[in-house]
Amino acid sequence: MKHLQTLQYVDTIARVGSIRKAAETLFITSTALNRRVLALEEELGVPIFERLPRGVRLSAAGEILIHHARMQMADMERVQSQIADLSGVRRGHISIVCGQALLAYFMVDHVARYRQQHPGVTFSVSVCNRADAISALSNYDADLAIVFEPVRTPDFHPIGSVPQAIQAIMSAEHELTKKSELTWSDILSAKLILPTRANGVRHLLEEALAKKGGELNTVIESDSFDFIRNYIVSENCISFQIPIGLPKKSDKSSFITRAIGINAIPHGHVFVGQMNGRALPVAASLFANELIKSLENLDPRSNN
Amino acid sequence: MKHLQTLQYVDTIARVGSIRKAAETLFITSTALNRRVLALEEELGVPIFERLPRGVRLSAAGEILIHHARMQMADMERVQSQIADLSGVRRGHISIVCGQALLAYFMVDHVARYRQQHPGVTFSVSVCNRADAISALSNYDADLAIVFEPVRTPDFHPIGSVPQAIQAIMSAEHELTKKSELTWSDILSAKLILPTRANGVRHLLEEALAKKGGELNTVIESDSFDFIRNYIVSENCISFQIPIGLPKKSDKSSFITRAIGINAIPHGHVFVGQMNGRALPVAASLFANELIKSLENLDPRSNN
DNA sequence: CGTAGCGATGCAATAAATGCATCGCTACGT
DNA sequence: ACGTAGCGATGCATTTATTGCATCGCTACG
Repeated sequence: MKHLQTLQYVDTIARVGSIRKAAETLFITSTALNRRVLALEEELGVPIFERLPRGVRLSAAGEILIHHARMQMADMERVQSQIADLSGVRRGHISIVCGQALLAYFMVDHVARYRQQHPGVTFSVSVCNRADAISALSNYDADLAIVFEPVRTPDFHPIGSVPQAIQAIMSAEHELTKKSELTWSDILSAKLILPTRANGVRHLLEEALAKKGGELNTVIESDSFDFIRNYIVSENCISFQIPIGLPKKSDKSSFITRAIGINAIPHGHVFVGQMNGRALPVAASLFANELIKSLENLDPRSNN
Repeated sequence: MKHLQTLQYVDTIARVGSIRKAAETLFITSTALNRRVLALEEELGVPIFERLPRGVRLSAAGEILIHHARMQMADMERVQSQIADLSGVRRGHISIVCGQALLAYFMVDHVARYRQQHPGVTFSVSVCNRADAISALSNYDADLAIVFEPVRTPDFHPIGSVPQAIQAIMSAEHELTKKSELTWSDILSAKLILPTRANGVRHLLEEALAKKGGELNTVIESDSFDFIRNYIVSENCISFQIPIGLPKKSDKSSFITRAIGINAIPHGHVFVGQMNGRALPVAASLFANELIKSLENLDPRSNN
């Protein structure tokens, strides 16, 4: 949209921190971009950016403006999507951030299903931790966030959730496979490979630790579930994952899952959420509804 | 603001219903304005206006757009006011709609007092009935509405209120001045001059009538309280008003007020409200706070 | 102490918006 | 029934705004 171009420019400058660099990514000359900034500052009567030797940084006024600008741009997208919806076509773009566990199977399924019904809708799906997911919503970088045990902030507005019990995963040779359900002392006694602290599963585990005491025998920490999954067949240790993040029964070849007693580690929840107070574009809103409906029908014990 | 000019233009066209007429009020040629519309429609891919033989009317897409446009413009005003507030100066414009009763003394006082503290803030104060007040909020024509017994809609967000007992007013010669408090049968027996049905006082009176029965002896109906106030000295009839709408004790020369039994007519409430979900400019927000503080300190019986 | 990277600015080139005159259309009044 | 007034659309010339180039002054970095 033409009339938002300047705001778009300002947004880019704020993100990259320099007018010249921003000009490159926007495919215009730095002169033109600089002049836009100066004109806007003239209009507002105050500088939007502080000039630093190596670039620019938002001033206090700029912070206020940029928040408005991002809101305006997101709202215009919503307007365009609503207008497009009037003419029957469902078009638009949905930007999603979600935790690693949710991305691999759950999001793949749902995005594919939605795209089958609405080929005009494009997606961007990014993986990130719980804290970054919320800030992506606040910056209007993402329309929806799907996370396990989200950070509680006023900016995050949950619109659907499903409880998820943490499960232990291990190789078929591990001695704990003999038990059908693991206790807290089983966990304490085992060698563990855990996701990093930004992860929701890890968070729940740390909470249980604080409450129940003991010491975790954490031999490896990794932010890649792929690494974890492949590693447990190489060394005799166990890790944890939520059911929604595990492949379906049929292809579960390389490792074994075991339930964990509800007394050992409490259930967590997967949340679908958006930024508080924001009106989503038509496509994103519909997609969110379908996600939630799917979550509601999801029995946590059905895909163990 | 430059980048909102086209939206401002579209808003004006939508209001006056014709590109040429709008062009006159905007002091530009119809050509330029027409071209803006065409360019915007080109961008959106759909017509914003339906072309009629005598002008234009918003299309369905236009309705969506205009709502967005008004929101954007109001929000930009808020941003500007917040930015101005950063440099210490309190500037801006506050647009208020309120009922006739509230305008004459209450609003005069408060606007004057606020302007004394903040000379940089300008006001527009319009009188209108309760229903129009709410729609003015919805259209972003007004920042605040102060009304007696407002219409209940989701768009109206009350942010403060004070109970107000309806009082009877009459000339000093009226026989009901002998009583210190009027009953329902006193009211039924008297000749009445009433405000029109759009008025909140009248609304409360009609409610009481529906509940208690009887027949009002309405000899004159007028939407002007000036007319009513002057008329009651000419013919021997009574009317009604809320305390907040009456002059202070000292200058109350031409007519007499009498309380009405709480059993006869229940108390109503004066509300200060804004549009639901909208962020007000700094000045408007502060003014609203002062209004509310003043309402809270207002004892309904103190200025009888 | 030179150099590289930054934002600001004068001046010319380019692109965009505007204004005028005019077209075709429809409803309204006579 | 028909002229007319009012409307939006459009081609063309003009004015205005935007952009690009070259260059300045500045500061941190090596």
